[in-house]
Formats: sequence, structure tokens, C-alpha cells
Amino acid sequence: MAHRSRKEMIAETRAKLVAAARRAFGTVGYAEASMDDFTASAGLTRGALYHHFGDKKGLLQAVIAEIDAEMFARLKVVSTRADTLWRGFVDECTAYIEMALEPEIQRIVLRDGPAVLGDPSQWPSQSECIRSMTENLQKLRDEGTIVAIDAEAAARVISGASLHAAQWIANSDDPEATSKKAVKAFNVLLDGLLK
Amino acid sequence: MAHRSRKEMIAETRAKLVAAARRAFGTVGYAEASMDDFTASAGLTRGALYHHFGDKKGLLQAVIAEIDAEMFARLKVVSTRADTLWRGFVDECTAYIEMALEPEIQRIVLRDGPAVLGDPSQWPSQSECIRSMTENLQKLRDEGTIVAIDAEAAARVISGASLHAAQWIANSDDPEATSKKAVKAFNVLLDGLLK
DNA sequence: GATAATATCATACGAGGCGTATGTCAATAA
DNA sequence: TTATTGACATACGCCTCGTATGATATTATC
Repeated sequence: MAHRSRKEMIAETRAKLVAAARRAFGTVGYAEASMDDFTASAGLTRGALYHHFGDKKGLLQAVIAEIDAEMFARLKVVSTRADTLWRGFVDECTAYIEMALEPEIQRIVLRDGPAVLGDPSQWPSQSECIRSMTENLQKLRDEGTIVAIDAEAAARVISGASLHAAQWIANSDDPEATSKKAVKAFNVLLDGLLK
Repeated sequence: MAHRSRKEMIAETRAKLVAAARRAFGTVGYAEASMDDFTASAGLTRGALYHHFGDKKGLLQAVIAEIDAEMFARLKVVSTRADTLWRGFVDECTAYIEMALEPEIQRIVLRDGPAVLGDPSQWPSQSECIRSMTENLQKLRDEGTIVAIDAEAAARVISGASLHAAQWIANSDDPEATSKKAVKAFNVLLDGLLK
């Protein structure tokens, strides 16, 4: 059946554009990605892009929203399957670092995203991950496991440390060894939270 | 005296280009800065730019190197005038955060720089600040003030936390209140380092 | 079931930015 | 004084982006 309902066709077009852009942004980067090229690779033209996303930045937002939703889902799985809150939180941080090691995330979410869309702490999407972390920290506070600090502040500072550690690891000569050192240092800092 | 030695003329040209680019990059951003425009604002053309810096990226590198040298000098002053090593280190971290609050540094060094030149941990310049922090941590380790961890790893993780905290503060609705919360959370993490 | 209306997407056009190739002029060297 | 080198400007073509316009198919209306 070549023809499905109109809504499905539209959703498919949007999905194809997002997928093509994601591939292009993730490899050559946002600035180097030609709209003519990657829309053509999806069997479309820039006309479709401008119709659905307004401009190149709009498409980047859509790509980031998609990636971020995936990240959020992955974090959720990790944090909920641990047997203690603290353990779940630490696992979540580790998963955060591991995700930030992926080239696509580094390029699109951590480098081009901030440059094009401004500071990530203002994005509606990035807040998802931060909020997840914030909630866990709040519970740990209520539980009495960690010291009394502002949960969101801690979440932001910790995520910053994670992301930075990840980028250092990913771009080092010996990622294996660097990872060990970074995780150790990171855990030492986290211990500062414990009572 | 309109004409000075040739070397001085060249140095002046380079300085004018760097200054003009720094202004443009710091306000409208790297991507939006037109080479024709900001070279003209320095009384020059793109010809001079290509001759001295190769291309637009080369000029960005020069601008970042200049800013980074300034940051390094400021950090050095802060860390050396404290009466204890630990105090100097904490002050240095605070100064780091305060510098990262400045719009020019945020835009050029923290956002556009990484997007255009790749991960900062690979830059020769950024390493200056990290190395300063690493050295201090190493001394603190030798002194027995902090636990035994890899000094560079700790420096990188901490700087990541600082930068992230700074960006959160700078872009928040109430920077004053946010700053208090962030600094408190940050200090809690630092306490994790102490024996 | 025919027509009108609307939305989706393609095509065509103009503007601006980048990089290179070339030219000019001044300063140093011989 | 002349030759040479290097600093910088000018001119050109290519590519990319955004908009305005146009074609086509689907849904709505009667």
C-alpha cells in the first residue's frame, strides 16, 4: 500500500528529515552540513524542511529533542533498577558519562547545540535529564543520605563534571586509562555529598 | 611619526584584527560575524586576515589564545596570594567560576570555541588553566591535605563543574540567588577531596 | 460525487559570505 | 639605485541560505 493517511505521510516526512539531519549533524557537524545535501539524501528538498521546521536551527532543535528523549529514557532505566537510591544515583551518573562518550552526542548535544541554540540549561529538553537527576537528589536528601543542599544546584554541578569528564575521556589518547582515572576522581567528589 | 618599523606595523595589524574579531565574536558570535564587516571596522580587508591567520578559524584560535592568556594570568594572581594551598585552590575555583560568568568568555571560549575548534581539552591554550589547577592539586596531595587521586583528572572534573555552574548562573533569571546555591553545592563537592 | 479549500512539498530567484587568485605598493637588501 | 620580498587590497566564482512562488494531492463542503 503506497498511500497511507495524510497524517502518517507527514509524520514520515518529518521523521525522514530528522533522521537525515541527525546523520549529517552527527558526522560533519552542523555548520558543514548542507541542507540541500541531507534533504536530498532523504529524497526531499529544502522546501519540506522550511515548511516543517522553519529553518536550520528549528531542525537542530528537533534533532536534539529526539536525542535527549532517548538519553532520558536510558537514564530512567538505569536509575530505577538499582536497589538503593544512592546506588541508583551513582549508576545514573556513570550512565551519563558513558552516553557523553558517544560521538553523536558529543558533537550535536555538547558542542554544536550550545553554539547554535545557546546555553543548554535553558533548553526545554536538556531539563529532562537534569530534572531526573534533581528528583533523585531530592529523595536522597529527604532520606537523609546526603547533606542538605539545593538539589537542582547539585544536579547541575554534577552533570557538568560528568560531561566534562566524558569529553576528556573521549578525546584522550588512551580512553581506557583516562576513564579509570576520571571515574575515580568523579566518585571522590560525589562522596562529598554523603553525610 | 606616521611610519614606524615594519615589524611594529605588522604587530599592530595583527592586534587590530584580533581585537576587531574578538569584539565581533563576543557579541554576535562566530557564525554571524562577517569577515568583511569586522575587518572593515579595523580599517582593513579580508586580504590582511587571510595573509596573517590563514582563515576564519585561525583568527578564532588567536582570539582564544589571547583570552586564555588573560584568564591564566588572573588565576595565577588569585592562587598565589592566598595564605594556604587549600585556600588558594578554592579561591582559584571561585575565580574560575566568576570568569565564566563573563559573556565574552561564555560565548567565545565556552560555546563557539568548542563547536569550531573541537574539544577544549585538546587546545594548547586551555591546558594552561588546567595545568595551573593540576599543579595546585598535586601540591595539596603531596602535602596530605586531600585524598590520593590523579591530580589532572580531578582538575578536569572540577573545572567542568565550575564551568557548568557558571553557565547556569549566568543564564538564570536570578543570578544572585542562583550563584549562592551553586557555590554552596560546588563547595560541598570540593569537600569530598579533603581527607 | 463534483468542486472548493487547504496543506504539503518542489522550484526558482536573489543576496551574502567564504576562499583563492591576482595585482599593487612600500620597505628592506644588494 | 635597483631588485626582491612581503603586506595588504581587489576581483572573481562557488556555495549556502532564506523567501517567494508554483504545482499537486488530500480533505472538506455541498
